[in-house]
Amino acid sequence: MLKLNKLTDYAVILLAAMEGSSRDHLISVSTLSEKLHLGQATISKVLKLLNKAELIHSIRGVHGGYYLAHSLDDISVADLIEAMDGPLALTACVETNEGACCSAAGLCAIKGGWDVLNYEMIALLRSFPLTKIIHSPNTTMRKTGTR
Amino acid sequence: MLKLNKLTDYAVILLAAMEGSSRDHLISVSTLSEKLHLGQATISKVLKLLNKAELIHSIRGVHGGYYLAHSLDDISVADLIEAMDGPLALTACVETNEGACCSAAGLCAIKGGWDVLNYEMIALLRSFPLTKIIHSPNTTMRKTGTR
DNA sequence: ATTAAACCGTACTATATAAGTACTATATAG
DNA sequence: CTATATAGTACTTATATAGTACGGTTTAAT
Repeated sequence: MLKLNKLTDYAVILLAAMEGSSRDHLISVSTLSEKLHLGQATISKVLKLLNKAELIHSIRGVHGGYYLAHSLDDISVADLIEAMDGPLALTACVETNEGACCSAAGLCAIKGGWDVLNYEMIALLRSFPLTKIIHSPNTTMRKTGTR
Repeated sequence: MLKLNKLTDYAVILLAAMEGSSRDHLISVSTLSEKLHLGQATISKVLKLLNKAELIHSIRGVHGGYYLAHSLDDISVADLIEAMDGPLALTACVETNEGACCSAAGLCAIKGGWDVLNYEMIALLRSFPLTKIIHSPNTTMRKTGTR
């Protein structure tokens, strides 16, 4: 619980691997698959979602591929999770916003309370750019040779 | 994703219903079941977990029951989630702390980055007492007759 | 001692979600 | 026209959750 799903995890890795891409420097699924040793089908699935959310763009056809739509500094963890999983909501109540959400008689008045926490969580995730995850101090992407 | 599981949701409702209980004023599963219209087996499951985490205490025997071990003001959302779901960890990497956690070659260096976000999330959840959810301004527990 | 009420622990089943895969369609360069 | 790439959908499998059931233990009252 409160765990990110695996695809979201992959998404970060893929976006990191796409750093430096542009309309003139496309990256294809097969290239990413070779680089990262992940299945092409899985990568496709993730990129399609990222594309739909417009975090990346695609160009079809024989020399097609994907490229980043924004700098990784301009993409927040919230953006990413929403792209992969839909709206952020801690409880079903918060999500549906319906009156009679849980069967516990009358007590669903608690709903309002989750909203506050949910809001603060989202704020935190929105303030967290992907670069902060990818280029974190103790990470430095094997440039240091730690590998 | 990032969604609380249903049992955690129930736990909040149950703890709220247990407010005012003490060693001298025990509440039994059957009482809670009548009050909240939830199955006894389900309630039992939740209370057993809360008991194991020492958020509530139990007294066995014929006039036994449960009572709150702490004021709801002293229990944080983090405490609750940990009681119901185990340690808080956004990714499997953060959780296991193993080197070779994800199969993506070398890139698991990203792990370190999640740690930072994970830490801030936990801090937020720890700073959030249950009372803030249960007695939130727009909640007031049907005392207003909104029902 | 017996009985009944209550918690304890575990295990099982059904369902829902997630992960991974496969297949068909569409677009484009050469 | 063909090869290569993304797009979309659908299917299968695996895992996690939710709910339930059952046998055991503790304690108060008779």
